[in-house]
Order: sequence, then C-alpha cells, then structure tokens
Amino acid sequence: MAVTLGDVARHAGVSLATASRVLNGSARTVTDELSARVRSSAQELGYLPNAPAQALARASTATIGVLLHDVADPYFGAIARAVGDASSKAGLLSLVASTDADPEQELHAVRMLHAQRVRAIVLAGSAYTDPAAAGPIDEALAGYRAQGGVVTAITEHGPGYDTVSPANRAGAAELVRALIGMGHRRFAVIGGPERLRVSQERLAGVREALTEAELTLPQDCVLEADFSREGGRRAAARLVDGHPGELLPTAILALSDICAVGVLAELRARGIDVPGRVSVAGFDDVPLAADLAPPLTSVRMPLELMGREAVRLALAATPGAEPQVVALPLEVVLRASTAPPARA
Amino acid sequence: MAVTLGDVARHAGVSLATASRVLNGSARTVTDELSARVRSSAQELGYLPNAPAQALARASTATIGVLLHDVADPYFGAIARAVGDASSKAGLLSLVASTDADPEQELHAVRMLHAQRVRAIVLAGSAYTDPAAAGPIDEALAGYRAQGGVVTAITEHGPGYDTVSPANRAGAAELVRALIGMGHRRFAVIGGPERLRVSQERLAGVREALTEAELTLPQDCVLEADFSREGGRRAAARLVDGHPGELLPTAILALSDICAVGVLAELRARGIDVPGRVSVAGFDDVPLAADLAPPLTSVRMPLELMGREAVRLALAATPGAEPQVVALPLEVVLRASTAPPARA
DNA sequence: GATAAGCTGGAAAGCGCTTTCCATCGGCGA
DNA sequence: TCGCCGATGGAAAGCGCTTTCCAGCTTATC
Repeated sequence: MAVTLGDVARHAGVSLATASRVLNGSARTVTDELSARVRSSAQELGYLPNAPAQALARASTATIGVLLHDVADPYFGAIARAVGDASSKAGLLSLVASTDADPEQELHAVRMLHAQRVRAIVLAGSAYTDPAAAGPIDEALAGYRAQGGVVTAITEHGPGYDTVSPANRAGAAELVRALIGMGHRRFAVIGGPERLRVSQERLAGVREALTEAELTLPQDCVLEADFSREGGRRAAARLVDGHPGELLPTAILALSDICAVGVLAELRARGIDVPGRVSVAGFDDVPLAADLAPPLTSVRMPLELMGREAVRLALAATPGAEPQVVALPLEVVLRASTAPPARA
Repeated sequence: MAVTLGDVARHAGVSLATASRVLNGSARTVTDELSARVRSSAQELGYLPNAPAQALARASTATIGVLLHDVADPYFGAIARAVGDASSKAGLLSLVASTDADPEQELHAVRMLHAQRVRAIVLAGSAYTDPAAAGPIDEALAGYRAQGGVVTAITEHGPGYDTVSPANRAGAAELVRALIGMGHRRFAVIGGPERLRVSQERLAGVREALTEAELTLPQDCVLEADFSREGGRRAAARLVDGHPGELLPTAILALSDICAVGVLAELRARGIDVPGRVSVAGFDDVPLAADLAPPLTSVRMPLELMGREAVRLALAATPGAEPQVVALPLEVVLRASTAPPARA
C-alpha cells in the first residue's frame, strides 16, 4: 500500500542500499547521476520514509518526550511550546504527556515513552518529595537511561540529571523582600502540594527572607493548594474564613500564578480589595499575568528559555559525562496587585 | 543492551512466538503455566516492548498526532489536553506539533506525522482559505489517508473529513444579537487572519446578525489581526486612532479571546473605560476569560468536549464510511466587559 | 479402537529500513 | 605495463517484533 524504499530503488533502477544512502544523510557518497535518479523517483512516487522502520534499523528515533502536569496550564503550555520548537528545529517530533502531578500516571508515561524509544525525556513537571512516589519513577528513568536514553529535568529532580534550574528559592526570597520593603509584615502563603519539590523550594525561599527580617510565618498562614485556579480559590476562602477582619495578613503569596488567579477571584467575590486591603502575588509570571484583574505581581520564570535549554542539554548529552546544571536567575515583576499595606 | 522479547522467551524457556502471545493481547491463548512463566520473566528482566519494532511488525503505531497553531495558546492548550487525555485512555501517546498557523510548517508537520505512521491526525488548527496554502496540505493528508491514516478535523477543513464542528457562525451571530439587544448599534470587529477559515465563519456570523437588524458594518471597522495578544493590541490601536472621540463604535468584537486580551490592554493603556465607553467581547471562552480585567464576555467553545470527540471520531473511523460531522452548539457568556452603551 | 477435530507451541517468514561486507572499476605510481 | 588503492554499487544480514503455518497432542465421535 505505502511506497517503500524498495519501490523507489526499483523505479530508479538502483539497489536498496543506494536508495537509502541517497535519501538519508549517510556517510557514503553516491554519484550525482544515481543520486538524482533516486531523488526524482522518490519525488514521483511520493515516498515518505517509514519512521518506525528507520527507528528499528538505526536503534534511534526522531522523537523526544515531554512530561508535564498539564499542557492546558499556561506555565506548562509555554514550556511545551518551547520544547516543541527546539525539537522541531532539530528535526524531532515531541510527544507530550500530561500527568496531573500524579506519580502513577507519571510512571506510566515514562514507561510509554521508554517503549517508544524516544531520544530524550524532558521532565518538565516538578519532582515528588515522597520517596515512595519518586522511587519507582527514578527507577524507570534509570532503566531508560541504561538503554541509552537521555533525561533532562526542568527544576530539580535530583542529582544525576542534566538540569535546567530556575532559582525558585532565591526568587521567592526576593519577592518577599520586595514586599517587606513596601511595608508588609504579616504574610500568608498559599503553596503548592507539599509532595512537589518545587513547592518546598519556594516556601523555603519565603521563610528565608522572613527570617532575615525577623518576621514569623504563623502555621495557620501557610495553606496548601493544588496548582490550580480552584485550589487557589479554596485556599483563599479558608484563609479569609480563618482570619476575619483585622486578622487577615496584608500580603498573600500564591506560589504559582494559576493559584493566584483563584485567590484573586475569591477575594473579588468577597469584596476584599486588592491591593487596597490585601496585596497578592503569584509566581511564574505566566503570559496572562499582566492582564488579570488586577495585574499580578509575580516572579518571572523564563519559560521559553527553560524549554530551549532543556532540549539543548538533551541533545548535547554524552553518555558518561558529568550532569550539567544550567542555573537561571528569576526576576521579580511588580504590578498592581501589590501595594504598601494600608495601615503600614 | 535493551531486554528484548527474545531474552524473555529464553529466560522463560519458551519460543519467541509464545512470549509475544502472552505479552500482547493476541487472539491465541497460551496455557496458564507458560503464561505465568513468561510474565514473571518479563517482570524480572524489566522487559519493555520496543514500540517501533511493534509498529513495524503490526503496521500500526500507538500514537496520534495533533496539529495546532500554538500549544501555548490557552485555546489550543485546552484542546491538546483533551486530545491527550482521550488518547491516553485508548493507550495511545500524542504527538503535538505547533505550526504557528503557517501553511509551510503545517505541511511539514503532516509529512512528519505521516512518516511516523501515527494512527490518526487531529487537525485542531483552522483550515486555510487560500487554495495555494490548503492544496498541498490536503494532498499530503490525502496521501496519508490513502495509506490507512485517519484524519479528523476540529472546525471545518472541507468535506471528506470527519469533523467536530462548533457553530462558529451561529455563535458569532448570537453574540451580536445579544449586544444589539443591549442597545449597541455601532460595532467594530477585530477578526483573525483572513486566510483562516474560522475567521471568515465568525465574521459571517457577525454580518448575518447585523444584517438582520438592518445595521451596517463600515469597512474601516473590520480589522484583521493575528490570533495573538499583540495582534489584538495593535488592531485596537489602529481602530482607536482611526476613530477618535465620538467616532469610536460602542462595541468591539475580538473574534478570539487571546486577541481580546490585547484589545483590553490597549484600551486600558489609553484610559478608555470598558465597558463604560466601549464594550468588548471575545470568542472561545478560554479558561482565564472570567479572570481578566474586566471579566470578558465571550462565546463558549466546549474545548474539552471538542478534543474528546475528535479522538472518538478518529478511533471509530472505518475506511470506507461516510464522513461524520459532530455539530456543537456554542453558548454566549455575558460578563462585565459588555454593558449597554452609555448614550443608548 | 481408529479417525477427525480442536488446541497449543514453535519455526520461520516477513515488516521497511540501515549498514556491513564484498565485488568491481578506474586511476595512479613505479 | 602491472599492481594497489580509493571510490562506488549491491547483496545480504540483521533491528525486535508479529503472525502464518505446521506439527504434535488431547479429546470427542462413531
């Protein structure tokens, strides 16, 4: 049914070997005449290589896998886009798997990508802190690497992986320092799920800056939420309910923009003015952060660069080499959702 | 290096055929004893099938391709997510390619996906109106289908394709009727690129409703913009510059939410009140539409459903059958970005 | 008790490609 | 002029898997 290399070779009156050499950058040269004949036969017959067959013969595919929590989340969407573009420039196609930050799904996805023999796997979602969750995944990845696969991580996944490492902790600290500089003294943090490493890093940064300023973070002012709009909304509701009136902190840090969106929505619904009554900040500086109501103060992650670098590391990886780490500074972006506290 | 089926077979003391039959749902049965032995050997050795080899032998892969303009765009992100989930439920992995609404890139992507022998291609981006652009792509898709590939389209790509067809035209008309009902008489439209079919459909819907109400749409009130924030911003700037003061229409329809975001940003920058001075509406009802400043009136596309249906059609497709069309009604969602005109 | 029918396991032939290895040929130096 | 080397084309051996086909059994049937 499909046109095969054999068909092309026959049509051009050459051997399979010659046709193969012409149509794929082989080390061997073929005379111009035969070369032209093969090429025109391929064109005429509408030949398209069978990638699975090539993969089998070459023991290497032209695909790259991307593991993330949710492509529909703007944070991951931007990364997926960057990874896709960089891959495409290298002639690769990208396989995207959304795992919903669920270790089981992630494990399954790693297996599928391994089965596909993707050239590299980019881990774009955060690692899990729980060894019971991270263990099997690390094992699966180790198996993949043992068979020549390359793994690069965006955000820390443990030593041993080439890593694109945005300064989550420092960025969070910087953000808090900026707010302290505005006069804020009482903070609340709506963090991501505790089982995600990135949540812990960002929270650590917050604590670091608060400690520096000799401020404390009461336990009931640290809430956990999914990295989702709804999670942010619910956490905000809990926070406000638990701290009526004057008790509400003057600054709420949502440790991801998508969460911050939910926080803003909940505060708006309750008629709590932002930033008049309370300042709100997010994290990631997702594309639409500046267009929210009000425009959201955040910490900019260079998402495009992160994706690109991850692919660069993946394609440059050499088997025995030391794991590379690309550290990326983050930048605080102040917008209208934060302001000095009213009764500073 | 990798563990192969042969290794498993040897370890279990059975033939390759038996091992294959056990580890993949073959029609043939194998006795429980051998079956168990094979399974435990596979487990012990950490066997993972080689998907490219399976693909070659079976002449069918476990992958599905998704063609869209930009995964980072929330509209496409949501579709990619839905397609990915539905695929994953069917045991397939999804290959996502962003084409930037560029016919050349799209053509290239179709070829790549065909080469990969993906089971199906979901066309999530709009078709092109220009035959010079659409022609080669249709040809490439025809070639793919001739070799057993399945193509399903989200939004019209011409007859012959299984299609998930949201009522773009009717939705746009409905939106305009709602605004007319509020008292608006003078409209401006910031449409998508003319070469995209979806732009034309939506614009046609707008015109239809205006004609019904015996209203006209002056030529200089129809602007073309990329489906992007920046495109929307620039178009809004042009519109406002060309219609100073009282001349500015009372309602601006951006035919995609992402454009509307740019429009809102530009109006805010110029101090033009929304919806006080001018109402703004978008299209798509992207997840964050309700969180913008102000919350955006839009036309809801059931993105999740669209993606799911596209996969369902793709997997249910039978070679000779009549193309299926799933029509999807759209719903106008009124929010704070629209209001009756000031001097109604 | 012999034969047909039904199961099950294995051998082997591909799937479409790459790549080694060999054969051939022309050109060059001595 | 002869022999060698480098360049080039082709034959063929896989890559890891599926699946047909066949052989050997067991069980049912008369």
